[in-house]
Amino acid sequence: MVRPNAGTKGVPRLDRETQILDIASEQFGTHGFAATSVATVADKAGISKPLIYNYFGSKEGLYEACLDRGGALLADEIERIARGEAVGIERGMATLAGMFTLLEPQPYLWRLFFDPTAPSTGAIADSINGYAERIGKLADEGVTELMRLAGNDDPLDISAMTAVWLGIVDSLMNWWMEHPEESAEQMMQRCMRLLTALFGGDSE
Amino acid sequence: MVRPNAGTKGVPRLDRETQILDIASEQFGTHGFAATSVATVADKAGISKPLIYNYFGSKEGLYEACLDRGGALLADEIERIARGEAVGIERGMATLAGMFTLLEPQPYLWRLFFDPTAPSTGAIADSINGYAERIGKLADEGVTELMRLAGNDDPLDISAMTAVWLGIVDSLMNWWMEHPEESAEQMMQRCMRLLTALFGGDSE
DNA sequence: TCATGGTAACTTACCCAAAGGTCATATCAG
DNA sequence: CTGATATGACCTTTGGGTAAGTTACCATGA
Repeated sequence: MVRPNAGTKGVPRLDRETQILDIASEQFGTHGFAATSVATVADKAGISKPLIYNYFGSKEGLYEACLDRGGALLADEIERIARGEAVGIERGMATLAGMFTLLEPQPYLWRLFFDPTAPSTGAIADSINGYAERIGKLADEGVTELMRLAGNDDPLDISAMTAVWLGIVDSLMNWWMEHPEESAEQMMQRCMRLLTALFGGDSE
Repeated sequence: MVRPNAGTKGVPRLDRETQILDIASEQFGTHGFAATSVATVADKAGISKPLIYNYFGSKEGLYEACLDRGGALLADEIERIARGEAVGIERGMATLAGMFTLLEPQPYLWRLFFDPTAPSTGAIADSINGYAERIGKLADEGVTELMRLAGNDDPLDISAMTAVWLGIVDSLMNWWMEHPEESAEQMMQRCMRLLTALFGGDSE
């Protein structure tokens, strides 16, 4: 039997894995875990499905690999900003600026960690929770500080405010994905204008 | 052949449809369109799958029926508030209060219209867009007014701010779903406190 | 009063396509 | 010849959708 291309491409495993992860991250991030099929990822990479299973074991394994690569990136950046000296709203804006810069080439990465169609139990959930908690914890920290400055330390208030903050970031990322022509710099200036509109011009 | 229960329940169609819609709305709203199976809905209703197909035609038909019932409710309420005299932040808070009251028994209804796993083309998308636009248009209107008061009329700024506003409502609804013990009244007071924390205490 | 027949409510058992996952095998460099 | 890269063909499960039949009830007419 003739199999014209089997084994002939000779792409080193690491290169291939990187390529697959790039494509898979984009698919998962744009369409969600449930709506992404392994066959589609294979197609876009120009390879066959079994190769992906050979390298990543399962669809969940593939997703996990995407999470590990993207999560480290995100969490490291947010942690770096958290170590800065900004507090309150300023810290929020600094975090946003960092996110925009980091995610300029791939805003969909953010959605990997807030995908409602991802499995909510098992190894994947653990991995997601690991990063989401790492991100969420820093958000919580920032929000707690902001609320303390305002004299509010009700745990439920803080919890709700954190959810709102993450929701804001989420909707900005979604909006950005629908306006890909915007640069990170433009997004940041836009956010500053929105803030100004809300606070009436003296947000420093 | 013996079929012990066929046709014996004698529940009138309208009653049965209402019951099915209740269950389906909850499932769709909680788990999303993609992750909800018709068989599960049938199970929870204590009936068989074909009865649902008999009454609603297809999974999409069922979803559409949920949308029609819930959408009218939501859009009417938001429109009612829009006719009020509140503007700017106040209008936002009034809308929130209305949403909380309306959705007290079923916060998941909100998510029906912002479900990323729902089909993005076809009859369903039209129905979704109809209501989402009706809701979104009012949001846009309110935001436009708010921004105008602040001297900003950039269309993209307004578009982004609207997205953020809807994202805020969305995250509050999600938070509420995770804290079902909260009453609408409590949610509203919580939101007022969050607003106060942000604005430093003089937000009417 | 009681057969008759129409209709609404309801079910079992099945079909089929999509998608996750596997197996045996092919190519080729060293 | 071995091991890394790679594939076509297949298996299996899940879930949307359907065909065909069953039960209960009610209206009608003798």
